[in-house]
Amino acid sequence: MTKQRELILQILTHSDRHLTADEIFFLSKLQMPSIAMATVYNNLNAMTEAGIISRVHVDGSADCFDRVVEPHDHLRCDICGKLSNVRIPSLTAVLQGSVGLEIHSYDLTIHYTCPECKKKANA
Amino acid sequence: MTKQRELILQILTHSDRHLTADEIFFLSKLQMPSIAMATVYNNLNAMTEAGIISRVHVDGSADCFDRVVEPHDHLRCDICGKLSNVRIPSLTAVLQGSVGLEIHSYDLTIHYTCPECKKKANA
DNA sequence: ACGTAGATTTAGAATAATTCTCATTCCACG
DNA sequence: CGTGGAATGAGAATTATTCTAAATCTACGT
Repeated sequence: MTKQRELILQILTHSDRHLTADEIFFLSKLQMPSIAMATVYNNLNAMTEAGIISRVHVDGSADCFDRVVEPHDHLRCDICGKLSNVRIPSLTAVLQGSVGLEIHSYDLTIHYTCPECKKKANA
Repeated sequence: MTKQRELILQILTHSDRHLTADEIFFLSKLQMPSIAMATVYNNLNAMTEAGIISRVHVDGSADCFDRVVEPHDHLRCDICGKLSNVRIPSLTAVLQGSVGLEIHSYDLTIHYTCPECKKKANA
């Protein structure tokens, strides 16, 4: 566990949002000006591989990284683009049944309008 | 409907696989050597916008495009990377219930091992 | 502590996918 | 015909990410 990796992990842990590699790079640089983009990617990839964090693809912009606590799905607001986590219980079993073959995992992103945007739209 | 768009749509319609922009460009070029990459993207984006085709994100490689017939989900083989379509009926209702808020749509990719790869693995 | 091997970092170049720019061409309509 | 707006073509530009190679750090055995 290098200082760089520790810093990146800390940034992810303390963030309340999903961060892009670029944002993580910027935030790292504040505390460790010598850090390189390649290091950020190296560590993000290594930690993703190790299952400590997860990489989330976001349509129309850069991938985001997220501290993994447990398997979860994503909710994406179609208005403001904000991403949040949600847990849909026992979906694996449902999919398993539908597909018929043994499934390894799945990625699910649900598109909706978040409460804030809905409120604004109604106002 | 320009000749270019017609050609691109035809290529997508007649393909039995999901194609990347690059593959579509290559196939178009065979029949219309003057076609430009930008035209391929312009048309793919316009048709995606219009809902005639859909763009599918594939982890670790370029996006694919797919003629849309009806809403569907994706199965991705973790061994060979092949993508296929699958329909999971009434999933919208299930998700709707779990999330509690009105959902617009969802993207689902299920990871599994396809029958061919499974057979090879067992052999 | 000390040296060393191997992993990690840095900086910047390289690559891949996609978008942008803008001059040119095409097409439909008066 | 001629004209204007939309689409195309060529290539430059941008964005996200990975690669490269030299420098540096780290953990380990002594």
